[in-house]
Amino acid sequence: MKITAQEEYGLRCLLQVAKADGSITISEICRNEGISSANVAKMMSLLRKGGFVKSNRGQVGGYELARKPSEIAIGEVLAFLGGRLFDPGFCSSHSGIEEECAHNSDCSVRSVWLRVQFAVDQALGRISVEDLLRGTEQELIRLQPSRIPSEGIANR
Amino acid sequence: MKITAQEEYGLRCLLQVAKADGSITISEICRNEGISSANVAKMMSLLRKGGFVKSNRGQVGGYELARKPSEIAIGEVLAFLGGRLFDPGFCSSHSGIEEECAHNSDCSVRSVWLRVQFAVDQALGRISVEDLLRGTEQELIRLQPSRIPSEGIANR
DNA sequence: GAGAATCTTGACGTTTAGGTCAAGATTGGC
DNA sequence: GCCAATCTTGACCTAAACGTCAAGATTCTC
Repeated sequence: MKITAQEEYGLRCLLQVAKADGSITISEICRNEGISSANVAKMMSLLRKGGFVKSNRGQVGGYELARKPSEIAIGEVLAFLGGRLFDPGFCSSHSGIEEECAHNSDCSVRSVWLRVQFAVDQALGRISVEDLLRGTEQELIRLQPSRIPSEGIANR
Repeated sequence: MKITAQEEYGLRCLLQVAKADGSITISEICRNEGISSANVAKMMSLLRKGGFVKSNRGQVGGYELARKPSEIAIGEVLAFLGGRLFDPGFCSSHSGIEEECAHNSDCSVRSVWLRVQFAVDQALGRISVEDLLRGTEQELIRLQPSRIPSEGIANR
């Protein structure tokens, strides 16, 4: 399980747009994030196709959010940029050399993925772009619903 | 975020070993799981290097668990097969075209990854191979996992 | 209308994950 | 000792993710 580059850089570019006063250009995002402008361009093109930002061409062009920050869920953005962990086609794309997966009817591994997917959905479900705009990292980590401990596993 | 093939197939192979009465060969796992024998061989080699199974060569060879099923944490297996979602080198490997990530001191995106990592750890931390051996998928999904004796759980 | 600043697109090269293959090493049975 | 069954290893091929590039389209300013 890995976080993809598209998720990381895409989310960072989106936050740059959210932070911007008015609109922001590719080269400004490039400077602020230290990502090559070609790569920023690719991310922005994706984010536009996902309906998260609007673009304007021309000399005073740039990008702005397509919706209010409070109405953009981080979970939705990540699902668009990197797909879901356990998506509907997962089992059929892991059938090995057979037509269908050997465990179609009952699968203990699938139960693991379902639990993980549920946990991730819970963790991301209520966070919006607005939430990430306010507050420092430390404040965000303490944000409801889940607590993130500095070390080990917390018991509630 | 995607579940890697190595995680899926590796876990399935490990469960085959756990299910087996005594030891099991590559070709048996291949038949049971519908995975090519070359690929099973690769997975088993990995699992052996990870210390989860022991191998025996020769005419009556095969694989068996290296530890008791109750002492093998699924989270540990998955971390070995696919790495952690947010590992210690994550930020430095996503610094774009700069030496260091532009957000080293305070990063709202990092807070997202920490939350997700914590949620996954919570969901997996206490499930063992033994848990997956008993029970159907439906039962496992509802499972309140049994505790794994103090190993393989807490990572930073 | 010309030129500058910007976004847009598709093609391309590189790196990593995924999977196969063949040759080798080890062990048990005869 | 020889053969068969098994695991082991490194090389190799393919597919997907990642990143770059160049040419084009659009819009503003003058």
